[in-house]
Amino acid sequence: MQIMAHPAHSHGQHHSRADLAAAAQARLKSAGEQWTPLRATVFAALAGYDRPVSAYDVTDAVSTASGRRIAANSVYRILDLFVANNVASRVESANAFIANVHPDCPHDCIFLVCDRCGGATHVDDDRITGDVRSAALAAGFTPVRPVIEVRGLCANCA
Amino acid sequence: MQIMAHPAHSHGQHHSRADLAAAAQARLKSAGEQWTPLRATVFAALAGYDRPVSAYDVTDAVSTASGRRIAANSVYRILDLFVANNVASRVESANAFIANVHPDCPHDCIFLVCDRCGGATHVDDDRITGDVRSAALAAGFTPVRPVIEVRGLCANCA
DNA sequence: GCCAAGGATGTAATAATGTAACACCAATGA
DNA sequence: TCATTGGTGTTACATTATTACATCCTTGGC
Repeated sequence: MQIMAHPAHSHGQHHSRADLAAAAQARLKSAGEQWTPLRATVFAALAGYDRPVSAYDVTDAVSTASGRRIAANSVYRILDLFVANNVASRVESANAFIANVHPDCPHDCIFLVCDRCGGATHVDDDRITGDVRSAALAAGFTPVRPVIEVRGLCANCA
Repeated sequence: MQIMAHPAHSHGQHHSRADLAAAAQARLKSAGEQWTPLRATVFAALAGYDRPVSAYDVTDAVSTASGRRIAANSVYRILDLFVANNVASRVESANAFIANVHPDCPHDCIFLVCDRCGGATHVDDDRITGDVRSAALAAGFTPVRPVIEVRGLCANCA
């Protein structure tokens, strides 16, 4: 159970907001993808939130930051790219996106999403995610992408 | 599409389509909710599919079955009621709904959803769902509603 | 029987989320 | 130079979901 038993996980660094973008950039580049100005702006907008946000929220933030109208469609393309490259995650139960705090190493994430404040807590527990993967593989699924989220009320909102 | 290690679980019956509606009706009634003609029609439409379907698919099916136009919002209301009463489940990663094969006993369900054919396999594994619940409770969340799904390719489509 | 209250549904409009098709432009490499 | 590729712009549209309010029907009290 990795709920911050250790200030620094064994599996990677948690980045400050300042260098999280650098880590994301490195991750994309090493995957052969470009780090364009628009992608940087989208990432900065996404990382500027501490909770999952809709693609349209990101679109508005990017439009403001850019000083011109960016179409939702362009933002979706980039968010999808981010998700595919482990630089962001999609929170399915909220139709929302959130920057990945450790783009460096691939993980099946567990998100605890508060129904009141909209905040999300990111949990890494490889035993649980491994069990879910195993159950799917045992049922003949392959490849598998676990979606593990919990809706409820966080400690602050309960 | 049920993967059943045991022909009959310890936790309840799997109903034939014929009496699944009866079980759903009993479940709603015992919760103090009504079983109206429209609700019966919505349930029949939903149970007529063996995979998660969108609220709009259900709306079309219900409209056809009724011989008149039923509005999406009426269907949403009823689907939400079904989900709240364990008679149907929402598959978050597909924005879709599916009838619950055992409305009799409450369960955190795991859905394996095929990206190709759209089919869903329903898995019950109380150890996994219990672990997910525990992780959320340990993080201070309460109450909790686990959302555990796996996207991938089913054995037929792989 | 009449009426009030609550639940269920109808109706209309609209919001929020997501995708498709195609044009344009810039960098790259033969 | 020119063709190709990847990225973005633009427009339009499709899909999913909600809100506000009207109507109707049942139920229970009088």
